[in-house]
Amino acid sequence: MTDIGGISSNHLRQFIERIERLEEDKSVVSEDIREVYAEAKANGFDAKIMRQVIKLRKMDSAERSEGEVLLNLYLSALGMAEPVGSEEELNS
Amino acid sequence: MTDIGGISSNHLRQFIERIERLEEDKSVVSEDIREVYAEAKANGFDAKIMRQVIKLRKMDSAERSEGEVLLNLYLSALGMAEPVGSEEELNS
Amino acid sequence: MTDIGGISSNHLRQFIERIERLEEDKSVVSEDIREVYAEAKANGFDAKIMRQVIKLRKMDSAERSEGEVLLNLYLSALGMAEPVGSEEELNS
Amino acid sequence: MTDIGGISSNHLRQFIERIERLEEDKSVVSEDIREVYAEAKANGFDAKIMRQVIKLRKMDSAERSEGEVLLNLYLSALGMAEPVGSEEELNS
DNA sequence: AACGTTGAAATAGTTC
DNA sequence: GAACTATTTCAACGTT
Repeated sequence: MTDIGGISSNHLRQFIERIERLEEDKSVVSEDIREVYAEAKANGFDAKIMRQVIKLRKMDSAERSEGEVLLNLYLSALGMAEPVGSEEELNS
Repeated sequence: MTDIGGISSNHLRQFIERIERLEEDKSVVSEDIREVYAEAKANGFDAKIMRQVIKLRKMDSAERSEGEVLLNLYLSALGMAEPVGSEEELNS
Repeated sequence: MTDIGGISSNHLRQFIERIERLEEDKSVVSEDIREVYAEAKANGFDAKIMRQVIKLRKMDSAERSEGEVLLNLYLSALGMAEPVGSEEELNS
Repeated sequence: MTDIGGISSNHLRQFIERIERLEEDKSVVSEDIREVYAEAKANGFDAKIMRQVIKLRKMDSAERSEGEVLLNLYLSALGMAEPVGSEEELNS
C-alpha cells in the first residue's frame, strides 16, 4: 500500500489537490473582481467609495437585526420579559 | 436619463451588482474549501498541518530559505540552537 | 562584540524580552477578566449576556458614526453635497 | 433598592464596568506590544521573524516536535522530501 | 474533552 | 514605501 506512517498518501493527496484547485478558483474570482473595479474606475467611478457601499449593503440587514437584539438583551439582563417572548436570538 | 450630478446611477448600479455577484461566488468557493478541510479532518487529517503543507507547496524555495536563514540567525543571536532542521515554525 | 551575522544579539534580546514581559502582562489581565466573569456568574449573572452587552456598548458609538458616513458616501457617489434624507433608499 | 425583576442593576453595572476597565488595560498593553515591534523594526529587525522566535520560546519542545513530526509525515506521504537539504522537488 | 463558533491578531495585498 | 484594507490565522469560549 501507499500508506506512510499510518496515513494514506493517496487520500491526503486528494484532499490537498482539491483544496489547491479551489484556491485557484478563488484567485480567479478575486482577479475578476479587481477587473470590475478597474473597469469602473476607467468609467470615472471611485473604487474606494464603491467598496464601502458594497460593504455597507452587506452589513445592512445583519446590523439592523443585531440592533434590535440589543434591546432585548438589556431587558433580559434586567429580568424583564422581551417583547417577542423568545430566547434564541441570544445565540445568533 | 437617470443621471444625478453627472453620474449615471444605472451604470454605477451595474458595476456594484456585478461585484456583488462575484463576491457571492467567492464566498461559495471559500465555503467549499472549509468543507474539504472539515472532510479531511473527519478522515483523521490535521487541518493546521495541511495548511502548512499547502503553503510550502505554494512558496518558492527562494523566499522559503530566506526566512529560514533569518530565523536561524536570530535564534543564534539569542543563543538558541536552531531546531534540528525543521521548517514548520516558519509558517506557523 | 556580541554581534552575530551583523545583528546585535543584545539589542535583539532586549526587544524580545520586553515583548515577552508585555505578553505576560496581557495574560494576567485576561485572567483577571475571566475571574470577574466567574464572580459575576457566582452572583447569578449570565456571562453570555454580559459579554454581548459589553460588545454592544463598545460598538455603539463607532457603529453610529459609520452609519452616518454611509449616507454621505452615497451622496458623494451621486454628486450631491449634504445629508438630507434617511437611509431607506440604500436597498432599493 | 434599584432591583428590577430580582436583579440588582447596580451590582450588574459594577461587574460590567470592572470588565470594561480591564479590557481597556488589555488594549493598552496590546498597543505597547505593537509599539515595541515598531521600534524593533525601526532598528532593522524583522517583526515577523521576531514573532516566530517568541512563539518558539513559548512552545515547549514536546508540542514543537509533535507538529514537526506530523508535517514531515505529511510531506513524506506526498512524496516531498522534508526540506533539510534539497528543495527542488517541492513544486514538482 | 472534542467540536464548532466567534472575535481578535497577524499577514498579505493594494493604493497612493 | 507607508498606510490602509482585506484576508487568513489563531486563540478563547461555550456547547455537547
